[in-house]
Amino acid sequence: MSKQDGTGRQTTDEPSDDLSAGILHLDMDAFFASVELLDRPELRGRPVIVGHRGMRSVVTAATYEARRYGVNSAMPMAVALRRCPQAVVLEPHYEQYQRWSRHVMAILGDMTPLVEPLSIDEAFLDVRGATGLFGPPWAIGRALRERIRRETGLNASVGAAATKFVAKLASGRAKPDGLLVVPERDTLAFLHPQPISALWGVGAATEEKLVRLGLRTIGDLASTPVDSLARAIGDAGAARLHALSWGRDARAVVPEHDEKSIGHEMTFERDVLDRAALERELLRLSTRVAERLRRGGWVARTVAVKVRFGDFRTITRSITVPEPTDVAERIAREARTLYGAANAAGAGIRLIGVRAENLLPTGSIARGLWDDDETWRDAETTIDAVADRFGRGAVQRASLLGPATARRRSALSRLDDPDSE
DNA sequence: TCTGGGGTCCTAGGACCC
DNA sequence: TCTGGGGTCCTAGGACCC
Repeated sequence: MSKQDGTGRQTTDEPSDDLSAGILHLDMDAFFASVELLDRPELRGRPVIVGHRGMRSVVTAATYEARRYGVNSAMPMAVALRRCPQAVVLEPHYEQYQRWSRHVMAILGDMTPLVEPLSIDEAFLDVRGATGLFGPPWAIGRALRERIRRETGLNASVGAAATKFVAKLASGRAKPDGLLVVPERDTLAFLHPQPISALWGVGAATEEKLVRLGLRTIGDLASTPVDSLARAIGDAGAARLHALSWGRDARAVVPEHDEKSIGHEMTFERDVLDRAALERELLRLSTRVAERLRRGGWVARTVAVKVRFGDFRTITRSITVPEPTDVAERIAREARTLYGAANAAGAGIRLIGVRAENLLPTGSIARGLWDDDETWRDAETTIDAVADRFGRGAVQRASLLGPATARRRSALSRLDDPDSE
């Protein structure tokens, strides 16, 4: 393994020229806070927290100087300021973060088309096809770090390994402002001493269950039979964690992901009792959701509402509608109905949210089909009409996208076999 | 200490179908 | 006393990640 510090010096042994570590994970250091410091260089070296000043706000990002006082992301602002009263608190500027993020991602895209953004400030790269041009993974990681630093003034840390999971762990270990290569043959030696909480998908709840089984390190988990794990944390989680603990992670680097849902939510400064105010907020949130649906070319079949009461109890209610939609008023209407049923007693509300799920491409045949309330009154009429207009193949494709009601199925099966009548 | 906002994935039960 | 079984869809909740 080799680590390189911010000056480009090697801090341990020689850099590995091993080609086996072809998956890179690049993570910007304290990204939001670092972007803010670009405009406020006089604050460098001081504890800086990014976040709103509201009574119910949390820390969005913190510089390493602030982290030394025990300040972390997602921590309530009140707690953070108690731990570090001298911290400078800055309002977030998301447009700026987006802008710098696009710049960084473009730099990554110059190295290889196989870039998978994970969030605004991190990405995986598959550089196995780029080594002929740019050298071994460590050289690529160094070049990326240097170019990002030069063009943006921001620090990025890079991990390189044979798999996504190990690469991500390596970048975390390299922070801040470092590069760590884990050749494939060193994977288990790197992995097994680390705590189980380092595993992707192990949070507080899962960690407690695993500790109850007497497991503390990834090595402990690796030597535990999958069945025992499954009894504690479920089949899927057990299989995934066990595979990860042996360095097995077959997930490829995939540049494009379809969105699965689009939502917005709002926490009020004080609990809200006024029904009219809540309905206005539902309409505002629905409007933002609908705008993003249209911009992305989606229609949604499911509308979900999230409600958090004054005591923090949180519920969700959802409804799948026959006609997919990207219309704000339509989404808001479902949201109001769901909310009304969920809070009939009119309890005080801390947070309200609207989410669109079950997204379909707007351009699909489904759109014209399910937006038409008139014909949809009769499923068979609709299907016949679509078959007339677009042919039976179109109906088959549409049937994969739509709600699987008994009537539609029977109508479709009749269509499959015209002689059955 | 008192808990944001954007998401993804998994589980589990009931309805329904074959 | 005996209760089939597998697959899919829908809904609700929870864990997790950044």
